[in-house]
Amino acid sequence: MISIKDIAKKAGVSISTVSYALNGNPKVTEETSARILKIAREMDYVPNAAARTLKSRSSKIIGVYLTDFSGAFYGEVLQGMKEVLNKRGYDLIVCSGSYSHRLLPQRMIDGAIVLDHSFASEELLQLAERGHKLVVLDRELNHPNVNQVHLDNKAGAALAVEYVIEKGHRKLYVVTGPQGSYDSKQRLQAAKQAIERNPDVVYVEIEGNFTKESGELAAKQIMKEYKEPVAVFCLNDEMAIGLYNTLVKADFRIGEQIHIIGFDNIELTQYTQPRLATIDYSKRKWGALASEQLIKLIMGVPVEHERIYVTLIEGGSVGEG
Amino acid sequence: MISIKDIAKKAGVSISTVSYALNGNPKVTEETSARILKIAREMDYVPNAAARTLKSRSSKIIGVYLTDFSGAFYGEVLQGMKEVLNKRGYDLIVCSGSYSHRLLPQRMIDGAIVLDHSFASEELLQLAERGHKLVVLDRELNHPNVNQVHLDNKAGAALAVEYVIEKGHRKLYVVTGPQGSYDSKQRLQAAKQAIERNPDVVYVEIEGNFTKESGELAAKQIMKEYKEPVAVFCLNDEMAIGLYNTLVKADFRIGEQIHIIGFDNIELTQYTQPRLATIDYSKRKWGALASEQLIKLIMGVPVEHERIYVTLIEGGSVGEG
DNA sequence: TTGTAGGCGTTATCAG
DNA sequence: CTGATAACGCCTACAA
Repeated sequence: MISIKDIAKKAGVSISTVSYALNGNPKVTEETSARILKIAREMDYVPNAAARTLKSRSSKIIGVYLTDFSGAFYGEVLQGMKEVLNKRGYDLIVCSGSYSHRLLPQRMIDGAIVLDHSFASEELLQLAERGHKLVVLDRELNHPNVNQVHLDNKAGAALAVEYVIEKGHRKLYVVTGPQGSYDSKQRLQAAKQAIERNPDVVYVEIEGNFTKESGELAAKQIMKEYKEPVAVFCLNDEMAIGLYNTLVKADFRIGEQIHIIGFDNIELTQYTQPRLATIDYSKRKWGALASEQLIKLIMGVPVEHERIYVTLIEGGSVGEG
Repeated sequence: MISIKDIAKKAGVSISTVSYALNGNPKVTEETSARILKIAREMDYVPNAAARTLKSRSSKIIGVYLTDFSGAFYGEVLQGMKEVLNKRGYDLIVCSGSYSHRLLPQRMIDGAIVLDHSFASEELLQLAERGHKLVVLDRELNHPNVNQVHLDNKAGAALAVEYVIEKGHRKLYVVTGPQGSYDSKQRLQAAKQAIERNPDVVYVEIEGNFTKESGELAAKQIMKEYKEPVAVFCLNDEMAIGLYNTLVKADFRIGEQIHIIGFDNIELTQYTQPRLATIDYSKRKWGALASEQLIKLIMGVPVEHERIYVTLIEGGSVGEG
C-alpha cells in the first residue's frame, strides 16, 4: 500500500508538504504542489480511509438499514437517498441484519437511516444516547439525535376509506400489515376512524403481514364469505396484488363484485387490469428528505420531524357500489 | 468517544493491559481481566473500527456492487452472500453507483463482489492489479486476484430452446438482454447454437434490455407479426412477464397461440396462469458460493472459477406445437 | 503479570 | 513556504 510517506520520499519533501499539496492547501508553491500531485498520480496513490476516518472522526459514509434485501419496493427510496448523499459528499451503503448494527457504534458510518422494524427501538435509543445521528422512517422515536420522516399514513388511509365509501360501498374489509409495523398501525387506526364516521358501514379486519402471500390468504377468506359485492382496503399494494391475482384466478370480477384499494402505488399496480386504486407518494422524495434530515443532524442544524404527503390514485379496481 | 485509554485510567492500569484483556490474551490475570471487562461494559466501550482497520489492515467488510437498488431479483443472492459472510466474521454492505467505487481502493472494504455491468472491467482490473480481491458474477475477467462465479447460461439456454423445439414449435423468437450484458450474450449464443442444430426452425431476434417494459415492446411486435402459433424465449423472466401480461391483455392464449419460456425462475413466474416455463438455479447458492470464493481469495487459498448449474422448469406457458 | 513504546496513514499545529 | 512532531485509537513486541 502506497502512502504519503512514499510520495514524500520520492518527491524529496516532507510528508506534511505532501498532505498539504494533496489537500489543496495554498501554503505550498504551485510548483511543488504540481510536482507532488504528478508523483501521486504516477504512483496511483489513494488515501487510506481508515487513517482518514481515525483522524477526522468521520467516514463520510451513511448506512441505511433494511429488514431484508428483497426490496423491490425500496429501490426508489434508496435512489432518492443516494442522490442527495452523493451530492453532499457522502456514500450510501445498504445493510441488513443485526450483524451489521456494529457499524454505527464502531463509527464506521457517520449516521444511519432506519427502515427496519426488526431493529429494536431501545437499541436505537442507546445509539442516539451515545451521540449517533439517526433518521427513522418506520417508527416514532423522540430524541435530540433522532429525526423522523414519516409517510402521512393517516391521511392516506382516510383518503382510501372515504373513496370507497363515496363510491357507495357499505361492506369493507381491511387487510392489515404485521403487528410490529408502525405504518400498518397508523393506517389501520385512521381507517377505523374514517369508518366510524359512517355508522352504516360494516367493517371486517383481516390480519396480514404486507406480503403477497398474506393477500392471497385474505382473498380466500373473502371468497368463502362472499355473498354480495364488498370493498377491500389492503394496507399495502403487495397484499393487494396477491389478493387481486387470487380473485381473478377464481373468476371474480374486480371492480364489480370485489372492489380493491391498496397503499404505496408500487409499479405493479399499473399493470393490473383494471388498474388498482391506491395511495401514492413520492418514494424518491421520501429517501431524499430522510437523507437531508440526517445531514442536517450531523452538521448540528436543528431539525423538525418531517412528513411525506400522499394522494389518492383512482382506479377501475374500485367501481360504483 | 470512549477508548481503551479511558478504561485504562478508570481501571488504574495501562492501555496495553486493557487491550490484552479485551482481546482475551492470557497474559493478564483472570482477576484484572474481569475487572477491566466489567469497566469496559459499564462504560459501554466499543472499539473504533477505523483504528482497528488501520492497524490490522482489514475492515472485515465485504462490498457487493449492484447496478441499482431496485433488485427484486437480487434479494436471494444477497441473502446467500450475507449468510456465508457473517458466518465467517465479515459484514456485507450493498453499494451502487460509481461514487462508491472508492471504498475498495481506500481499503474501507476487504473485497468486493461485482454484479454490475456498468462497473468497467478495466477499472476492476486496475483494482485487482493493486491487490484487491474480487469476485465477478457478470463477466469474464482473468486475473490472479479475481475469481468468477458464473451461471451456466449456455446450458440453460440450450435447455430452453430444446424444450420448445421438442414440444413441436418451429418458429421461435428470442428476446435478448441489453448489449453489454454478459449473461445475455452467453444465453443468446447458446440459443443460436441450439437452434442451428435444427435447420427447420425459423428464428427471429428481438432486442430487449431485461426490463418488463422491453418485454411489452416485444409483445407488440410479435402480435403485429402474428399469423400462426409461435414460441418466444425471453432471456430473462422479467421480460417474459412483461410479454406475458401484454399478450394476455390482448386476449392471446398463452400456451396455445403463443408459447413462452423465460430464464431465472423469479418468484412472479409461479403466479402466472398458466405457469411460465423457465430456467431455474439456486440464487442463494450463487451468492453463497461467490462469498466463499472471495473469502478464499482473501485468505490466499487458491481457487478455480465456479459455475452454478441450472435446470429446466416446465410450465403450461409452453404447450404442444 | 503488567507497562513502555512504536507504528498503522492521515491531518494539523507550530516552528523554522 | 516547508518540515518536524504530535495525535487519532488500537495492537503488540519487548522490557521490566
